[in-house]
Amino acid sequence: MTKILVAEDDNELRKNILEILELEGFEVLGVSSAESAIEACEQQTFDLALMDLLMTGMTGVEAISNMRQVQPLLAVVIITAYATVDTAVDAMKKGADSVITKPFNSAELVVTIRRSLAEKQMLKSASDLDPDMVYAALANPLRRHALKYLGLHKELKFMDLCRLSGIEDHTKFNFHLRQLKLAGLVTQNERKLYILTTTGQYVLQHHGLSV
Amino acid sequence: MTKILVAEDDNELRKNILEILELEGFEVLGVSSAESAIEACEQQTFDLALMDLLMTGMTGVEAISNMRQVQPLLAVVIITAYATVDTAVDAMKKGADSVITKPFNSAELVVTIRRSLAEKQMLKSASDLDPDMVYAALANPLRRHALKYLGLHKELKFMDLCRLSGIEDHTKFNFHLRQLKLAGLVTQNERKLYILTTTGQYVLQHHGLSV
DNA sequence: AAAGTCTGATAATTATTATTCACATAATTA
DNA sequence: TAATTATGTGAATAATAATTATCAGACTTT
Repeated sequence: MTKILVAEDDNELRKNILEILELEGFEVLGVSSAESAIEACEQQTFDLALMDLLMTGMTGVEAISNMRQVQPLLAVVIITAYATVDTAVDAMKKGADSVITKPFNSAELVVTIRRSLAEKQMLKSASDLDPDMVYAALANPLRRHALKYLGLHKELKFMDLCRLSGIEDHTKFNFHLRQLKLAGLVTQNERKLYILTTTGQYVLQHHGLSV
Repeated sequence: MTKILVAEDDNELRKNILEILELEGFEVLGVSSAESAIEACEQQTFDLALMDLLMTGMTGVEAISNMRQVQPLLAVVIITAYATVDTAVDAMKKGADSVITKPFNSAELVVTIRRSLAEKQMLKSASDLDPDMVYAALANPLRRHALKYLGLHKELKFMDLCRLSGIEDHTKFNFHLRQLKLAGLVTQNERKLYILTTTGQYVLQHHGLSV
């Protein structure tokens, strides 16, 4: 069951939001400050936090890093009444997954939340994997190279990828490719061509350490 | 010298922007479409790309992933006339580092650019390190644990960190801590307490694979 | 059939990790 | 104060895991 934390200091609005989300079938918890939101995250896990930007005390954006420290995969949606492009950009820079402006109707709210959850899901599926294997797979420059070229060319034949990676011995390369497959970063399509998995694409994008 | 790529299909505006940036001491190249921006990135490296959102053909935001594929560390600033919170949020989700709205004055432009460059610099210093060592260091769950706890507690004594990581044998832990030090993720402060390096903090935040 | 492509299995080599020992210093206790 | 215990660090070695090199077989393509 999807759990949502709602931090909003306007009691009326918070009540409204909680009702809407409950009707949608979410499990919800309402708090009235960023500080108590952080506390709540330390007690239990949530899938998403809906945070008002301006509350007495800490802002919703300021709380993000604290909450993420204990729950790295938490999705965060910021609600704000005084939304400008600048505040939105700032919220995103600080780690928000989306920003929604007041006033909003229930449909907007639900759509935004569902979309953020879906986007986070990709990331979650990435971390379902054994992180040991993923990091071990990435620890080798040959494999990072191969991963990069697969990102560039979408699909590649064994030998083409081997040559691109600058390895003359294809059996040696075969070993590394297998490591990538075992780590769940690479797979083969129906035509036996090598492609990145969703996780592979994610890792390539986000772990942007150069090769 | 800092190199900036400007993609803007309004010739007048592009000329203006190029002048402003040249006066600021940047090396600049102007193009009039997202497609030619991608092409330019394949030819030479830039520190930052200033992209108009709406141009004939591809949008500035659509070009981001293409440009990043060849230049992972490229900073991207999106310029847009019809800026709403939604378009800004969308641009950020797709990888923009900042969004600036038309009309803007030269001071705004320069400030935004310099800030984006500075933020990217952190990331660059992280990738100055030997990626092999960083990934190898992260390949071990004990070390990821230690890294996480250092992130939570800021600074820790050897034995405290050892115990937190759940290792009874401190000489064994010593080995792993040394690996983290060698990888440049951890260091000791003047009081000999263990702390994260800037890179360590960066890695902890961005490589959010769970422990 | 010949040449190239693709894959897996195995031993040899190398790197990583665990264990053990040694030693220095700080903090406690007798 | 001297002895004792906990802390902190380094290094040598043994155990384990990862990588490479080599071989062998199957499958395509020409």
